[in-house]
Amino acid sequence: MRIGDLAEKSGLSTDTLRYYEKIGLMPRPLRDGGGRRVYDAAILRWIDFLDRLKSTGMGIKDRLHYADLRTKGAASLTERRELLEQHRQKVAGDIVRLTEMLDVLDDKIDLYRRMEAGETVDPTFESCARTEHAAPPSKKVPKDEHRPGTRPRADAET
Amino acid sequence: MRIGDLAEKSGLSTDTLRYYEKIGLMPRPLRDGGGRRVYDAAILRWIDFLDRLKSTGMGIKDRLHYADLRTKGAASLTERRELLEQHRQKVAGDIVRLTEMLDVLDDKIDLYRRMEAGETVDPTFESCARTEHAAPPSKKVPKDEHRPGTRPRADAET
DNA sequence: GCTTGACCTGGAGTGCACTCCAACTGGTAG
DNA sequence: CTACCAGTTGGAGTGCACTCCAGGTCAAGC
Repeated sequence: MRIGDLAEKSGLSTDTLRYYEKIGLMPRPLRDGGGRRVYDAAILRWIDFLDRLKSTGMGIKDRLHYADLRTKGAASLTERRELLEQHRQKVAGDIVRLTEMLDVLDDKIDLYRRMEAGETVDPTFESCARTEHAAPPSKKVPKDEHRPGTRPRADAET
Repeated sequence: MRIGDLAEKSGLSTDTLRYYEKIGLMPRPLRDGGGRRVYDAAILRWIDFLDRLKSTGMGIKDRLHYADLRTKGAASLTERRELLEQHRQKVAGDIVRLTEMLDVLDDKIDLYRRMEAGETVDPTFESCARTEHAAPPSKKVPKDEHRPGTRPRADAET
């Protein structure tokens, strides 16, 4: 398999494949008589895993570190496992954050929908306008200090 | 509240706050006699929401677009809602991807743990070494073509 | 033999999102 | 009065992760 085929199969560009090789994310492939890269299909599994690491927020440095450990073989098993465990924690945390955001968005979308329907939305003061030239609104609402642990409700200000 | 206080309360640096203002993510604040920025505490809610959008993967362009709509007031409600709904879909998709990755990682961590314990792990051929100078291994395993819908098992190659 | 197209290399350029810096000013404490 | 500190500006620099390009080589088809 040459670089063009691999690009097609992996979804990466030839430039990106060469770049990954240059920085050490991918092992240097064999070359044919003309000096062209020849790839084993097995590399696709590696590219796929790298891609998953990337798309779940692992930066290039850690991917490089992992790639480097991989070349060291069985001796690096523990270190690789630890790296993956760290990433696992990060991913788990991200899922929590995203799930919270889903709630925030749903609240806000709902609020907007109600406002679009002309419903009066309160007690949050509706102030989407810039405060720049406006006189500071004399707040009637005594400043909502919400109890700890309570997520602030969606507000129209944002 | 001056920029230093806001930096402390928001967790952003003064440089970042000024940068956000420059690109239009944050409204231009009032100034005191000496030309220094004076912020209303309400801005914290906006910064917090911006931060959430960012940390859930919304790029600066979309955040800018949203910020711009916000300055337009009630007229932009529908557009804002649509933008948030788009982001909601993205976030929901991300959660799915991350959750899948959690499984992949758990499988792999488990595999590594078993390998560390000296367990023979098969049928995946253990080839962490670079193939560069090695003769292509004569594969005994007939190439695992897994059924569609079946997630490939964790492999020792990566 | 010649053209075409895929490939090669090294290096420059891009976009995002800050981050840092120099040179200056304005308010306050000792 | 002076030192200090927080703030001001415009602009340069950084790190990531590619992406593009010029100028060249090589193998295969007509």
